[in-house]
Amino acid sequence: MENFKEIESKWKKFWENNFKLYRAEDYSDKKKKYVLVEFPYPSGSGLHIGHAFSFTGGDVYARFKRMQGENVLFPMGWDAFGLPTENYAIKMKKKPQQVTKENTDMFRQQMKDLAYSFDWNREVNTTDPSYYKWTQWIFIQLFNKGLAYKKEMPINWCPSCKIGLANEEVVDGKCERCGAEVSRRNISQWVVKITEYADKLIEGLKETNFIDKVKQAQINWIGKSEGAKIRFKISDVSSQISDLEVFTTRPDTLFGATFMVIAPEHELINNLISNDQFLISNEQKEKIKEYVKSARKKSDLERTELSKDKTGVFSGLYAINPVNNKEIPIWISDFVLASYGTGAIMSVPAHDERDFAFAKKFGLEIIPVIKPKEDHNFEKSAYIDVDNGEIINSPPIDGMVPAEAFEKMIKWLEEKKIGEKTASYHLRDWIFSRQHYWGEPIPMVNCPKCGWVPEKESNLPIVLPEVENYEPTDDGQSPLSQMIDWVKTTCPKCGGEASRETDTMPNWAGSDWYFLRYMDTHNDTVLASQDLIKYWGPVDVYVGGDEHNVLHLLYSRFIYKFLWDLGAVPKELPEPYYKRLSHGVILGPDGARMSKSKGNVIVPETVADVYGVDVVRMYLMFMGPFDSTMAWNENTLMGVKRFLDRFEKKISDLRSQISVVSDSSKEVKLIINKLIKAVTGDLENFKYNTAIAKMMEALNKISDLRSQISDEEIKSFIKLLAPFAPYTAEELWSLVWMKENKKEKIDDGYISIHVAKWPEVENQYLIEDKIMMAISINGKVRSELEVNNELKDKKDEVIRLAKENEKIKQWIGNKKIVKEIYIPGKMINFVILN
RNA sequence: GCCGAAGUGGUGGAAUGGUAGACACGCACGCCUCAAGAGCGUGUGACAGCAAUGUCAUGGGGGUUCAAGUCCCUCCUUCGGCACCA
Repeated sequence: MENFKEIESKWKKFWENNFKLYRAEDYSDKKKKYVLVEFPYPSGSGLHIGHAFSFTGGDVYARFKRMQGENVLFPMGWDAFGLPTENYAIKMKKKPQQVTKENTDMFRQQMKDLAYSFDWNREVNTTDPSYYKWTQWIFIQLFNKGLAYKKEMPINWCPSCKIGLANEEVVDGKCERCGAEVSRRNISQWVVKITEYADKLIEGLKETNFIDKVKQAQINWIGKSEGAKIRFKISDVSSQISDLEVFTTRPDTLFGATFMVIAPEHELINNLISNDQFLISNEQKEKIKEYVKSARKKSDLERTELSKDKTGVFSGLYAINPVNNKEIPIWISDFVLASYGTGAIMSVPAHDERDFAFAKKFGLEIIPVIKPKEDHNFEKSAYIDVDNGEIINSPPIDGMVPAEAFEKMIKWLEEKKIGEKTASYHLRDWIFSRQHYWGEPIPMVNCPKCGWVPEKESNLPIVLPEVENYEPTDDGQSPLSQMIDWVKTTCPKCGGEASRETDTMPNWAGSDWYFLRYMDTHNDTVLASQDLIKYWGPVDVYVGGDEHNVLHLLYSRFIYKFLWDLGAVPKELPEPYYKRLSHGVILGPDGARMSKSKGNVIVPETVADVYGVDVVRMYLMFMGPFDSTMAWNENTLMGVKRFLDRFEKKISDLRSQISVVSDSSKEVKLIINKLIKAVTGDLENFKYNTAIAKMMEALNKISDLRSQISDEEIKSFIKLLAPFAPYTAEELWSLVWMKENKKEKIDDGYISIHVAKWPEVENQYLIEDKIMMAISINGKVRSELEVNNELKDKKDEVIRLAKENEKIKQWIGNKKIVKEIYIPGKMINFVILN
């Protein structure tokens, strides 16, 4: 029972000493295969079952490919910057550096215990200055290309973490990490223009082999809408501000625009309040001020939760609808987002629910411009089904379908130079500043004379200084700001007195490009050499969680595409990842997500301690399809354990048998060759659960044929097992080796099974002598027919035999056969008239 | 509301348009055992029948086909993501 522990420690030591076993070899002539699993955040609670699931999936594939003779790069590292470490360090009064060291040491050991075949020679750590030197270098390149800029902007502020959050980190108006409600706060932030790459990020997906749902998720997140910008004149005689620009996807409904709405943050409002050029009463100005103030106070959650109840205030201004010169009022409302489009819209209440609600509330005009297909009451609701209809009340375009009217209107706008075709995106620029200690320092210097200046590349890395107190400050300043000596520096440009940026980078920064560093881990002149990226790139398979299918993958692709434009990565490789595989989720035994508070957490180490590592690995792969959500079930695990025990016992028994046949029987060869074919195919497609099922089936079958099995077939079977159960396979492999070489112990001549050659199918053994075929009448199976294999392609002969079948005779009787269908080797179908 | 995934025995799940339920769990019976467990063996979709066998069955309804879990249309349900994006 305890036997497996001895075996595990024996082989763990052996593999450790044979350190080249899992080494990826630069520029090898073998076919390269880059298998990447998302590197973990090394938390204090150790490797959890989700990690084990994902890593095992990657490991099985890596081992499979290695045995197939490919040059496999299967690396591991640590995404170690981040809040939990910082918080834990504060609590335990330790340095985050120390906490990180402890955690990564623990993770590394756990991974070795679970027999993951990582190439530890290429380990990376995002918190290592020699690594984040290049993270900082990338930021400087972004700055130099005008893609990073500092901006005072309202950000999502988590009052509990005391940190600014990217839109992506706000979930339901709450902080993704701590769950506190997010409020708004104006802070000067570094912002990265990911929006400039929106189209490239959509286009580039064509170069990848991501599954559709990942592609779709990215496309949706970018959220491209095609439409037009239209400039409306403001009808105020003394106005110096001439135009109000809106974005609309429906320029074809311009005749139905009866009012305009601008966001409370719109720049026009400041002019409106502080400037006398507008003919607005002071009373009205006060109302506007009040509304803007109350809107600003609301959190995102409040703004959206109360979405049905529209609020707003009249600005006192009118715009002129260019198609009919009608004056239409300009309103201010927080249902219009400042951050999308131009922060201003033209409202067509007849055909938009929000505009309709607003019009109803404030008694504004509603003009239908699309003819409803059926009766529609425009007093009750907007008519939304506008894609197929007919334009009305719009003299020059009446009678057209909307698509045609759309083109016509754009042409007209462009001719008149009051608008043009354009696209708008849901994707926002990326807020890159974090007011925290445990992150990469942003390598920028603020000079009173020169403004923001990047550090000299020769000064990189800007090392995170060790501070006494790294708790976040209440005023939202980074803890680094208290390090007066560190902050004080000289301007890289003019040499004058200047101060450092004290914000740090977000978590994503280090994980954006880590896959590049694995290709050339120890390079100290560039982030990775072009030649090595050309050799190893792109990542062939990237295994990760659904939760990273949008953000991490998008940021990472963006940075890669930026590096591509920069010429830092090879021109031949426009995309970093070829295939993306999302692993599933393991739920607790109760079917709920694992959490400490529910007490349903399964720890891989604990289970491995009871049943053995191979059982855990194999069970994880057997639970179900690799990408599905499954609940932990100890009973099913026992089934896997039984299989491995039986396998081990059977092989050991055979080994101790004195006389073993020198050549397996045809029957055994058929079973094993079929198995090789099936398992190889399943592994290629990551169908681990069925691969294991087929091995179980094969073991059951050969159990009755033990006297017919030779070493050759046994060896093949052990090899098939090796990617899943590396310890068991190695142990059995060594037993066979000792027997073959007549030795009591393994010695230097022994070669690990994990670099042994993957078995090949011998087609001549796949042919069966007899085959069973189904005979059906009108599509319903009624009988079976055993025929010799040679008859397989002789349709007439098989059909003749089928007709002689007693049961079939009875079913057919005197009825007329109108059709005979023959599927070679599978079935015969007679179509008869009833 | 929008996007995506999925609905198959008591359970997890198998099925290039070609014998639905592989494999595993659970359950039942049997063997072994002083006994428990483990192990081994047999059976196990539902209904009818001693059985041979028959009928029904892959969320509901319709369709294509010699043949549909699989393809098409439609509806329902569950899960995941996005959401005042003009």
